[in-house]
Amino acid sequence: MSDIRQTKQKAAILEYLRSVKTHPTAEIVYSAVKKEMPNISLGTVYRNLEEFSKNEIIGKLEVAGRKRFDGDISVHGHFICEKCGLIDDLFFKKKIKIDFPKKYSINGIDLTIKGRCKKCEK
Amino acid sequence: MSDIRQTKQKAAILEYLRSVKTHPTAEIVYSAVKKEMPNISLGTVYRNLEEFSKNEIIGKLEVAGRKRFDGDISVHGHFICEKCGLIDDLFFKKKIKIDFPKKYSINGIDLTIKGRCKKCEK
DNA sequence: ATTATTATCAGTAATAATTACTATTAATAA
DNA sequence: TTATTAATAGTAATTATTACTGATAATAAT
Repeated sequence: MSDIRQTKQKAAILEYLRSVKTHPTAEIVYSAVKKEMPNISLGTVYRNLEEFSKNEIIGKLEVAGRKRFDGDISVHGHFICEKCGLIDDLFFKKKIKIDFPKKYSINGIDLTIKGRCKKCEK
Repeated sequence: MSDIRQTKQKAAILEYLRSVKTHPTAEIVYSAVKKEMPNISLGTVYRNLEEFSKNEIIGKLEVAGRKRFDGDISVHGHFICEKCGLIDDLFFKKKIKIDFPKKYSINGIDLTIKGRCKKCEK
């Protein structure tokens, strides 16, 4: 009845994304999965990453005009180095309280901090 | 000595962006400014918006694969409706405290909340 | 003012990222 | 097994953005 099918491609994409702590682009996921599955198509990777993120199985962020994907959907923010592009996860010890307006139904919060990493700070 | 020049194009772009509370794309800014300045070029709009945001004269956000610009650089977050694309400013009454790692030098914080607006909530 | 310098511009071409298309394949149902 | 059709590989098309180039105009120098 569930017209969604399990495929080797989907499994491989998810497995790779969950195996890394980075935030790869579709292109990077493609290159990595291609090693095990040489004729997977880039379109397949794009389609499934988009589908996964729509279903909240993975996270998605947009940095410098590129979409990036995150295998970790636990609540966390990101640090982005504006110079070298480094992306790092930010886990917060204390809960952050936000007094957002009641008129919206919230689905997710995305907290991104921009700056310089140690290496790029001068 | 300052090799940056004041131009009518720059002034018009800034003036438009500061006159609206929306978060227009470069394309939208272009269309608007074009009304007063019919042969301004799209490239000029892109170049200057990018330059302004680099110099922190305006804000920039990335939503659904598009860059959007914000004439308001006061500290605030954004709500984005995942269905209709509405972008709304979020001003917080209480200061938000974040315990981010010391290893980074912070330049800016971007807080985006995703969900459904009243109209799109079913 | 007039002229010189060159940042910026308009217009267009090129690139990069992503999405759409289509015949084929393979996951699930019958 | 066989039938059904979602998903795929491969490729073409689209969209957003950036790069290029000769002309223009903002500022500096005379």
